[in-house]
Amino acid sequence: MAKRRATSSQRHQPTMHDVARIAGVSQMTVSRVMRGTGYISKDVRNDVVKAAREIGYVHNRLAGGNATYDNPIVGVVVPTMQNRVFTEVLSGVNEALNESGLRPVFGVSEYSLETEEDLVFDLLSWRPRGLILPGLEHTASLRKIIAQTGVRVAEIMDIDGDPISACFGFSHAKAGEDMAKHLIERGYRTFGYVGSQGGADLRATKRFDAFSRVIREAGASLVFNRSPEGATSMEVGRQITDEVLGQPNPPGAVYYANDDLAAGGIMHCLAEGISIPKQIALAGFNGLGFLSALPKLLTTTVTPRFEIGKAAASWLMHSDTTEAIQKTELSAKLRIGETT
Amino acid sequence: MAKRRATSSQRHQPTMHDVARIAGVSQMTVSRVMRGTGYISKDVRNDVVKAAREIGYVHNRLAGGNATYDNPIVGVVVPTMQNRVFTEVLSGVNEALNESGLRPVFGVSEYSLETEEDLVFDLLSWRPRGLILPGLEHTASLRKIIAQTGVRVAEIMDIDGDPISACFGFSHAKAGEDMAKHLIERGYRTFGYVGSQGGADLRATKRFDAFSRVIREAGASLVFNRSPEGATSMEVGRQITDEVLGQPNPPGAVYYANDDLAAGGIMHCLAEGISIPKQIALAGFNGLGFLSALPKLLTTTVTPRFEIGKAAASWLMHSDTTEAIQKTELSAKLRIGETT
DNA sequence: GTTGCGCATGTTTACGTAAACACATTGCCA
DNA sequence: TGGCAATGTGTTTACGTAAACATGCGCAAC
Repeated sequence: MAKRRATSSQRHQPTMHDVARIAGVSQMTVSRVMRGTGYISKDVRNDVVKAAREIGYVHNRLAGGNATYDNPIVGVVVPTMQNRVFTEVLSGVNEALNESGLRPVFGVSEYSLETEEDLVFDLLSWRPRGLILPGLEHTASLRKIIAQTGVRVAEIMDIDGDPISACFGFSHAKAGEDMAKHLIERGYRTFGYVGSQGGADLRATKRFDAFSRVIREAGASLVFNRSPEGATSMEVGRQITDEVLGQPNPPGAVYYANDDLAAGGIMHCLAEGISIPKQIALAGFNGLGFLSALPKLLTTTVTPRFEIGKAAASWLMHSDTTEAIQKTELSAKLRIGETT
Repeated sequence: MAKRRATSSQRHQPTMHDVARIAGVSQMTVSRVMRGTGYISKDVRNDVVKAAREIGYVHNRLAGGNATYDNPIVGVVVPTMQNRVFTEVLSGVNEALNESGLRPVFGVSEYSLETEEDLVFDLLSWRPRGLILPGLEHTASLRKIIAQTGVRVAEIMDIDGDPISACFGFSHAKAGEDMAKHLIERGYRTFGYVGSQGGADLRATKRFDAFSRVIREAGASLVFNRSPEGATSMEVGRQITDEVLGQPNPPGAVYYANDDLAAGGIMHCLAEGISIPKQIALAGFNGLGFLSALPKLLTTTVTPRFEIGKAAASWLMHSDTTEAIQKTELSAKLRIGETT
């Protein structure tokens, strides 16, 4: 019977047939027990489970995927792992998928649409049940391969635009607008903006565009605007805040692309003895958990990262393919703190 | 020829055979082009690539795994996604695997060895090339299934103990010892300890044990010791620091299980006008990036999280199965800041 | 008492790729 | 010029599982 191939140094792993032989049943019965589907009597189930445990058999969930066109996988693209926002999204995705025994397979795009495109090709090579992509902007090639393969796609974090089929998130335009209105209302008239990723963060740009439109319409002005390259951090925020305050006419308020940058601003002011918000007001974005530990509560927009990841994954699992294009808003909320 | 199964609503995806037919070659030639192996002439390669692009064919990397006993997967267990430490590890794993076109498939154990065991069973159902597990402590069932399946395992973050086959990390005992020695040397004689995960974080416990042994030997004493349940955060650190300072005889120095907790301590002192390190000294663990933005540089132990993830993944990819048990130290270094 | 349905199990076959082996062609050195 | 290695391509087969279909049994409704 020794017709096994001796491929490399890999030794033969037990299969359902091995379990079946020991339990005295057919391979198909083992398959049914492993998946908990179909009719199986208690006795047979026990025999199979016992046999499997005995020889250390672990269900191979990939082997059947070929024949059924279905792997227990969801492909996820995140722009970065440096920002908690996306690890929280991933966490939400993971939690939703856990319920169905699926797993996320992820890749990091570094905020590049070209890298995203490469990643999608790679993730499609796993024949996933669906994809989760950040934002609504993608390359033409990506859209083409999505259409050709017919893979289901959930776009997340944004609803300002046209989704491929379903999107889950909030309006960045509205978030930028709301923040601008709040600051105008508070009486600030000169503003600074600190962006991220050298402008490659398209959703931050959407916030900024709406923000600057509102302040322009209110007759106020933007006196500082910089988007440092690369990953953002408290440290970068601290440095740029130093720069902002070194200007001949520093702005009355600074809008940061995210909380890390803004928190760096708070730290800088704290260290330099600059009074917030008297000398300068600061506003962030995301509402990350660590803010509540800072000496001054930051004014920011709280976004439901975890929930967005969860909702997108749930949709991929539960909805059918015939559904129409849909936008699901999981809204972001302005939270006024002590820094504005 | 229409013998395709109409399984559910899944439409038929193009296969290598389809590409082969269009390009006028055999399926095997397409396979060689897709994987970039073997001898292929330039003309044929171009034809195949063109044909693939034309019909939107994407290489199915799971289909052959059955026959070759090899899937391009590494299973990774992390204790939590709440702490940057492990998202950085995951990031390092991801980067190392990228080079070989493998992907991590991860699960979160929540610091429970039982959950870890369940996860390992689940991850093994992917027939991964290897597993990356946190720490050297595992359940007996987990060890058994590892032995039975013969899957390769890299254990990370710890080297104080006996690895299954290879481990990558540093000595937590030494880290705790070094910190204790430093604080003793600075003249502190009464200490507090703030742990994590209600004591379920076994590596934090190792640091604490070594820490308390050294201070005991030096004739100093531990006057506060608490490990809050659940995830740690700056907020929790802030609350417990308040508690520490509310004691009748507060300690001269507090050792926190991680930087988030310690940073919360800094924030509390800052808000309450308590002088660091005069009134109280604070020490953390990990050396996370955000520390450099804080108003006071925290004394901590800097750990190479990213590098550990990368080294473990590299080892799984490159070493062969015959190698002996090995420990690879990627050392953690005491970094003295302004808080001790 | 026979019909039919729920339950429990088995048999056959499809899946898409990659290893192993086979074979043809080319070019170069002896 | 003959032989052999390097190059390029094809054929056959294995992989482990799950869908589809088949089968058999017991029991209740008529």
